[in-house]
Amino acid sequence: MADQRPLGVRIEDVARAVGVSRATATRALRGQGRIAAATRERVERAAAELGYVPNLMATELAAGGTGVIGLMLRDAANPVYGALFSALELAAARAGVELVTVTIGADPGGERQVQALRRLLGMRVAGLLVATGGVDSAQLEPFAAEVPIVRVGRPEPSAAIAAESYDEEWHGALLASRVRELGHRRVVVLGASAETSYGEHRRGEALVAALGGVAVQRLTTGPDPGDGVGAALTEAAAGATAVLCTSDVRQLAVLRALAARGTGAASTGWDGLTPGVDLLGLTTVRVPVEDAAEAAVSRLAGVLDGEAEALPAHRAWRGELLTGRTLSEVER
Amino acid sequence: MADQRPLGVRIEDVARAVGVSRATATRALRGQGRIAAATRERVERAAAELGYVPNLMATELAAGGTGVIGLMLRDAANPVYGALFSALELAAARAGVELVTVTIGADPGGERQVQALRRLLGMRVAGLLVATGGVDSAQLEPFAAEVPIVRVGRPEPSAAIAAESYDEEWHGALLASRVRELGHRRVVVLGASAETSYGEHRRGEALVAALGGVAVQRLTTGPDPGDGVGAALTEAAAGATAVLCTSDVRQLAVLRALAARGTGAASTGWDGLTPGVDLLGLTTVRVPVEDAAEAAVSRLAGVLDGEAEALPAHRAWRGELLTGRTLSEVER
DNA sequence: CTGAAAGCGCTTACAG
DNA sequence: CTGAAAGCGCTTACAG
Repeated sequence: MADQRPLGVRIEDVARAVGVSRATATRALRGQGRIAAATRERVERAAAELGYVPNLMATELAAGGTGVIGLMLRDAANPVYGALFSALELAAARAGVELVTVTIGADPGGERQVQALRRLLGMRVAGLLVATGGVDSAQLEPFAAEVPIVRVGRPEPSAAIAAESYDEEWHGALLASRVRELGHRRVVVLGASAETSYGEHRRGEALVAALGGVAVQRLTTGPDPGDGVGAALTEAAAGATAVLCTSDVRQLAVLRALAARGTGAASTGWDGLTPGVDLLGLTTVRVPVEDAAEAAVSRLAGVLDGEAEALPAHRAWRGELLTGRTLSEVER
Repeated sequence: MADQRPLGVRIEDVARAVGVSRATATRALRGQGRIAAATRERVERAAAELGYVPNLMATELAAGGTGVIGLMLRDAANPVYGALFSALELAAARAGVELVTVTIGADPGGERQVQALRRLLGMRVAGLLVATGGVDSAQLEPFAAEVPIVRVGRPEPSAAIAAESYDEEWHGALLASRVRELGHRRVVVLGASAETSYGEHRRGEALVAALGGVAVQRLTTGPDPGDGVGAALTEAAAGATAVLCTSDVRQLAVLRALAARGTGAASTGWDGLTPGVDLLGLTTVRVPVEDAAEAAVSRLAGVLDGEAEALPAHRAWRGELLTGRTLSEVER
């Protein structure tokens, strides 16, 4: 039977119930140090009976640190972050480490980002996973010497901070060659400005760089997926045969507008994580979230286990092209 | 300039740098109690210069509790949980409370669930949001007297625990009347068994109950969205005109199988949270995650602010029917 | 307005 | 194998 106020039970109460000291109760419960089997059993039973839940703040303060890894995440409603979150969680479970997550949604001022960072650092996490662009290198760097930090799923400009991201140059080349192969010679690249989303910006750059021989009209817009769709379609009406988007949600917005206007144009996306991507027939790149997540967690786990790290600071993972009907051959 | 090891800086260091006591430094930094403006400024400056990040474990231990709300979440890769997570995060930001999240993915043994629960309780969170069915009432109840607990997005059998969920009876009726209206007289309801997913099970029940006058073949299966799809289509081939699914991902699996076989059959889903739900033309129910999230957070915030609660323990929110081309009129 | 002291709940050498 | 004591870093009455 659990006590009426289980969270009020202290180790002292457990110890007293058994007639031992706090130190002994601690040893029994943590299974560390020499302890008589009989004593351990009695303590364990008492703890269970009293519904003892150790106060983690006290435990970790006394023990001098957490074994937990902190994760800073961005809006999970976005399938990209949802999938990444999930993959990180899975990787952490496999590696046997616990994850504590703090999310920051849309936050223009950046105020909440800093708050989240301080909360995690304040918890003295053993490692930090940063899966948002909202907090930049300069904010992270001062702590890099203290706690291992890995940026995941996004590029990291600073060499002082490790990163497991995606090989967007490769992905851009994948998409570009498909575009060219299908005969497109004039396209519009629809993406975000560097300030809005550095990740999307870089994708746009990669795409443009890989599109040699194709006339490119570049459109950079705000964060809303619908931004710039009108302008893109105007371009399409003026002769561009495809609208290349730097994220799947942007492509969905394009498809939506296309459907509304009853006009046709080819399009591509970037992510490949939307649940019905196959049914929607999206041509896109499936970004390797699982690889990046696994790599990031095991990198951190390695550091925590005290293994020497001989890894390059930044690694980029390669996904694959998904070919769907949204990008079809150009009619001549 | 930040120190080389900012996380090693204690309030004592800050206090010494300024030449005041720890108590004064605390007051200056927390802005509580009477303090000279000049002193406060000097302390604040020193803290910034030293890169002081308060040790939250010590802070909260000394202060006797957190102001943080804990969230237990299930796999965020599922758009349903991703959307709920995001809505909770938004609601928390609005209410000015911080959220700390612990996720449990697929966990057959339930071991990680318990661990996650203990971690959150061990952190002495001020309130607990439970957005997973993985931890049951019996596990929660012992703590309900100690910390306010709200289950969100899922039904809660125990009256001792508050819940903000969805009015699935209403949703079932919405779908059923649409099904009937379009002339379907023989359908299959494809969902999960009670053990696999209590939520989906309940949806199935609600649907069947609302389908009076329609011949229903009920298929309950495992957790994998693809489970039972084959059997459902066999039913369809045998004369059922629609496959009603208790989640959108299940419906996607049905659509996929249908496309693969080149056969046709109507279908419905349940969630309405998949990003391209409109483009996919899904007929489904858009579940009111935002309402439930908002209600759950403000209920907790209310308790934390010490407001008397005159709310019913369980509330259910109503979403709306999304009509798409996946459910069409029956040809005669 | 400020400081000395006690205490939050737990852990960990150090003796025994 | 077990206990007394010191300490983790911070806060909060209590005096002044």
